Amino acid sequence: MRIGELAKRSGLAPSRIRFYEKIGLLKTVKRTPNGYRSYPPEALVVLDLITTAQGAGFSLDELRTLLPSDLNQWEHTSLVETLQRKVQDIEALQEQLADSKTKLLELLTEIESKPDDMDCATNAKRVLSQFGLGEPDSSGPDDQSNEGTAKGSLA
Amino acid sequence: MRIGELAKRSGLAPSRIRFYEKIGLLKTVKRTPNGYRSYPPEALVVLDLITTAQGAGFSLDELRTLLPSDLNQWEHTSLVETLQRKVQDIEALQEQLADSKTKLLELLTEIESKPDDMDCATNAKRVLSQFGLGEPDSSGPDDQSNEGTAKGSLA
DNA sequence: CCCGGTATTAAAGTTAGGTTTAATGCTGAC
DNA sequence: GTCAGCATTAAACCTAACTTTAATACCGGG
Repeated sequence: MRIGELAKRSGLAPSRIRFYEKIGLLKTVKRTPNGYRSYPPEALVVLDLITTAQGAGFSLDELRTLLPSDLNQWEHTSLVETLQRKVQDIEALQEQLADSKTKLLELLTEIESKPDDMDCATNAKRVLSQFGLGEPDSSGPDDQSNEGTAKGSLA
Repeated sequence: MRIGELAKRSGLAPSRIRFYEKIGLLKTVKRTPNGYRSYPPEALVVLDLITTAQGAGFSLDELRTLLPSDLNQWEHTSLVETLQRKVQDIEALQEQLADSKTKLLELLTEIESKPDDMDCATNAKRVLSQFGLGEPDSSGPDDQSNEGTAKGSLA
């Protein structure tokens, strides 16, 4: 199968398939005498696997170290460990999302419960004073650069 | 307050604070005669608000259109609408995360239930055939480039 | 007067995950 | 033999959210 067909069948752009090959994620690529890429039908499964796993939160980097390039060569234990770690990651994100949601909902009720006779400015102060302050946290040692980096980007 | 102190008190790097100003997110900045930035104590609240909101899934772009630069000038209705939309976004992500987690857990039990007398290759095939295939989906019209773009990056 | 610490700026670099472009080549149908 | 359509490559570009770098300025103490 050439790249055009693989692209159509997998739903991915050819550029994306070439890109995956370039970063070492696809190693099952042969060449025809004229230089065209030639894929076995397996490639379709691999691409599906990649996009599905990506949707489940795996980075391409993780996938590269995870996929043994021969689908029949998985290493049982490390694979299982990785999957379990990923489940834990997901659980952490679920907690974080739940927290965010709670905060937003609190904020909403707080805003909407504004007495009709209160002006916006005062209400704003009331709402803000309830919002921003969780843990004071700022009296610890001074690591100001490397603190908030491991965020899940939710937008 | 100068930028160094604001940085220490907010826990953000000075470069980040300058960056926020550059992209129009911080407008409450005056200058001392020598050119140094000078912040009112309010700035601390704004920065806390920004990082918290960011953690809740707001992009800086959204925040820029949301923050009226004078904290006492919020527009009630549009603010409430935005917050509600964001709650919906979070709920969608929660669903997606739950799905991913279910899939991973299914995959794990599937892998671990491998009969001890089955070789890895066969097991791999058994597992894969259960995994990758959800909806066939590929027979529709040909929009192969712009389909899967609205992902929450969970890694 | 000089030094260390803090400040300023513009511009370039970073990471992830690709897409776009430009120049070029092969292939099959007419 | 020529033209459309699919293929190739390297390199440049893209977004988000910052950081790093380089060159320069100011400020207080000894």
